Amino acid sequence: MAQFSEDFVKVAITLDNVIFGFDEADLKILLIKRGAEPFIDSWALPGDFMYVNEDLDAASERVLEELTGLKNVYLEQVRTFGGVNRHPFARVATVAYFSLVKINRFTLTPASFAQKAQWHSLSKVPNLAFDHNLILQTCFQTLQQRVRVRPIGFELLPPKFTLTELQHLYEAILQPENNNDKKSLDKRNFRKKILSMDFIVDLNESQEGVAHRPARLYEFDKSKYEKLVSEGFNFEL
Amino acid sequence: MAQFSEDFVKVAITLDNVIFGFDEADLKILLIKRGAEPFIDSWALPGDFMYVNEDLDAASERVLEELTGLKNVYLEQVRTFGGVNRHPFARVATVAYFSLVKINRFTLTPASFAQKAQWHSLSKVPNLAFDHNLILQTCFQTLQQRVRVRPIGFELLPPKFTLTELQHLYEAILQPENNNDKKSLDKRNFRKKILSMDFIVDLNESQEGVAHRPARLYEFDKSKYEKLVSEGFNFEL
DNA sequence: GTTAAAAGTGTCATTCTCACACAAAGTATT
DNA sequence: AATACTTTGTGTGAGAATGACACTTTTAAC
Repeated sequence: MAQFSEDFVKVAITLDNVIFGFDEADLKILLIKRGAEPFIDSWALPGDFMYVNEDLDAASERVLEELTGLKNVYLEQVRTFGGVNRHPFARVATVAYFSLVKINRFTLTPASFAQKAQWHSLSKVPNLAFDHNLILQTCFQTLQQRVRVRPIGFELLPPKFTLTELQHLYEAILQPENNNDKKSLDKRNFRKKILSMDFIVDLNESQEGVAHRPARLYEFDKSKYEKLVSEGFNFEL
Repeated sequence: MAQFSEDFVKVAITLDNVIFGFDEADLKILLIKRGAEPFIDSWALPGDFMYVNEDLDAASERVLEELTGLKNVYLEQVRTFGGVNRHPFARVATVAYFSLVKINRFTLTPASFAQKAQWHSLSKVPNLAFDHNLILQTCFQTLQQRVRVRPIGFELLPPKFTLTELQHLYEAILQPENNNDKKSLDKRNFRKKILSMDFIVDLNESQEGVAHRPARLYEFDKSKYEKLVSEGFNFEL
């Protein structure tokens, strides 16, 4: 084992952020078009080098804010990719995060990003720079696991949502390859389960401007949820 | 976003390894006594700097092999700790892994480690160097989650084991603070569940040298498990 | 007022979960 | 050889959770 001295290697650390959004039954991620070598003009996950005086998590928040203007967003570290040749110019390890944003709550006008940024449906992601397709796949699998066991789906929806929207969200995350013949979740059973959770509260309001029977609106009550957790409750599906 | 050039920071990357072993109803981890500053003479997680031409995972395997002589051990990356001041001398990010070893299958005679290495009961871990107590806690929580959902407990047991040993293992992992008044797992229900899994096979052999009714021995059949997984089976608890 | 579109609602059979106590098999002791 | 000791091994029943399944209601559009 190396002693602490100068005989170890220093490498660059970047972080890459898989930013998920949900838009009308479609799960999407935010990609940027690279403006520099290597992989210039390729699509890539938004990311950056970590600064000297910056925590890893803070760096990830910074990238997200520069790109979307959003703060206080759900953000979770997934895994570090440290293959020797994953960057063609130098040894660069990258820490992957995923984040969940409310896609309609902001517009992309990032002064700090010259590059194009664009939402891509998860089912139509192009070849990405570096090992970013692998990183994306890993992050998506982590999201699929998390969403069943933590109430984080709400981060992708507007504060007031309908149960149908919520169900479509879960279907998009859990069975992305649903080719209209595979079975999705059962509407009645899904609603039964969701409504049995006291922290999803009926707002006694209805949708407006839809050309059919308007749905009731609900919201996620985080403090009720946390109270239940402290009493031993465990979210599932 | 920084362009690729020399204006980003290079930092040192280490990895730390929480090595779990199971010994007579007691879950343990392997710690080393540091032989160098900082934190000289403190207990710490075994770890090392990553080499230039080495994948991150390979570095973790190397540390494990240098310390225990073991190869092909269960090893899983957990999370990267990148706080600014976690190392007093320089900016060092560390990638945490945990591994599961069969504690009685080897003895600690690591030529390459001058430092003392010693097993410590999880319930009696001292103050550790750096942020290693936090890393340990994070890795243990990850183990608790994984063990319920992947059949990795067997990595901690000898190839042939009794159902009672297996139950004690799960109790040690899932309810470490069991102060002989809290309830543990129900023996009959536990056995029913385990034996309903076809990949845990009865060897038609018995324990020898015990001063009471000898228990039947079982083994974990990995290929049967993988076949079931490919047919859609999902391990749980 | 008729149509179109999505919202909303209950039951039953099956499976899973969880609590619970005693006989059987072996070794050690006399 | 009998007895004590220790740990293994086994079944049932009540209650809860799961999963399949189809029709009526509400609203806007025409």
